[in-house]
Amino acid sequence: MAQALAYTDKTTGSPAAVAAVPMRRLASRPVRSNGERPVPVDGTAEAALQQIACLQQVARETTLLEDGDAAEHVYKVSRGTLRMVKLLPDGRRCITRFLQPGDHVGLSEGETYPFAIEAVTDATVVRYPRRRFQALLQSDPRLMQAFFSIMGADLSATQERLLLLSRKSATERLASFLLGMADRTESDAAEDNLVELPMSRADVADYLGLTIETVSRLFSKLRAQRVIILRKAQQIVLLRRDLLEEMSEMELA
Amino acid sequence: MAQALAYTDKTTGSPAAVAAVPMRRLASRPVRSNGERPVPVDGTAEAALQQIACLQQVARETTLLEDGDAAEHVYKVSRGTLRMVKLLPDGRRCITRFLQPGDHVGLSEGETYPFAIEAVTDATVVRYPRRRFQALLQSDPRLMQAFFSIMGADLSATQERLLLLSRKSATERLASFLLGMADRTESDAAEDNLVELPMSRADVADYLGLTIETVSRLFSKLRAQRVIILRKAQQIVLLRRDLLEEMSEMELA
DNA sequence: CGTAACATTGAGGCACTTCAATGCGGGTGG
DNA sequence: CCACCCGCATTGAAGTGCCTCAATGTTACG
Repeated sequence: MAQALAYTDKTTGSPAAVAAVPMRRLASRPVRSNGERPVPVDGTAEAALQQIACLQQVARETTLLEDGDAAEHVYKVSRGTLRMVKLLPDGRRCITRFLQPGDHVGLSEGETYPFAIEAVTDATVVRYPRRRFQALLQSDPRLMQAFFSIMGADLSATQERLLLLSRKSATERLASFLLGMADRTESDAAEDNLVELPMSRADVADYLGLTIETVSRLFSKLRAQRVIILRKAQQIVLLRRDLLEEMSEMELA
Repeated sequence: MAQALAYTDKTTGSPAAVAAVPMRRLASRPVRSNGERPVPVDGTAEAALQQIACLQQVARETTLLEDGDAAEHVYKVSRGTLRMVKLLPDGRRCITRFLQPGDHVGLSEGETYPFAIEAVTDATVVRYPRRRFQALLQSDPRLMQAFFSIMGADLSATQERLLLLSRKSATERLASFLLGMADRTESDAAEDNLVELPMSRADVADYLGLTIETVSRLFSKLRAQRVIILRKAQQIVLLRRDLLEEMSEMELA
């Protein structure tokens, strides 16, 4: 029980897992560095999960896994930001989602991952062997239920993005994005309205289905309208959250 | 076991469920017409599911459930086509997905549905009380696993649509759509290349993030290029599937 | 056969893209 | 410590793909 089953915590306070894989440039395949462990006997599901967990560092702008890789692991982000990327043959890019601490990936896939995962910032992930992970889920309905809910939330969020990409204007998209980032930003400093964007304009553009130039122009426009302050390109102060909400066409329908 | 756990079959051969709700114009809330039933004792999960199932008819262009409704049921489509709809306050519409026989909806939601479900054609759905349904999943890991996989497939399909909506051109979208519909069309007649679209141009447009006029123009363009034949507005013969695949920019990446 | 809903086609406009140049910030080496 | 440089961001000008508005054609149905 404890803190509602370890998978929602944003800080990996006590990483019982070991064998942190050293950071590698362009590291792709996680190394299976921990051998077979005895099945836990203490009984709690969380402990069992930790038994099969393994910490892995992912350096900024390196690849955690590539599109088409065998889906051999489930990951949970514990630090940093990563991006889920899909490509068209000619190079057009779509960032399906950004992954932040507490987020999971690899729960739902079949034989191979249909996307790449790349680190936006230096990041740490908790890695679980997929087979073992699923076996644990099978053995504990509570755990299964918890991840069922996580996947449900992911699905809903993705559907919300369909609406954004299919029907919202560029301005609405950026407003939605900023509000979303603000929500996901824990209020660390007293300054509640400072949003630190870990990603580049290119990433924002590929996340919103726009071009770099359009995103940049929109930031400038919002600044001119006194809706935001661009402290630096990646440090945004939201002056008028109310206006952003109007602009985002939040679904009141 | 039988046929891999009833949830993938496209034809509801033996609807053990009863109490078909009479068709209603603009019927929205499903009526709880069957009282509490005793928990099944025969043991198999499929039978248990059937015990809590209830058939419901949904007339063409009526609403099965509305955005914001309490998420009290899980549904499986057994006949017909439905659409999952999200709206912006000003009326802009997004069709998140089309639901066809075998598809499920309501698995993943929280308290309320964040979308509406409307019937494109006359349809029949199997309805399960959500609480009971989840209890069954909890009690049977095999069943849980099966629906876990279903949700995973839904999620992957939705992510694929993100790519389509964010980065594909109008032509690529329509080509992808036609191929997708062709795949989902069971080869009933010998004519393998006839695709019967159950939905209007407006539905196609809202599914692809385009306007009716653009969709119509694209159909005409494909006809002019001898890629398809428009037997009727909703009966499309695919003459050159190879060209459609080229046009769709199928992810070979 | 008339009508209403849907689909098609055309003309013009605009939001976003593309192409191109300039600005800026952070790191490195002299 | 400063100059240089490289990558990213910004800004401008021109182009275009899709949308909007409008009219006509087609189908289904009474």
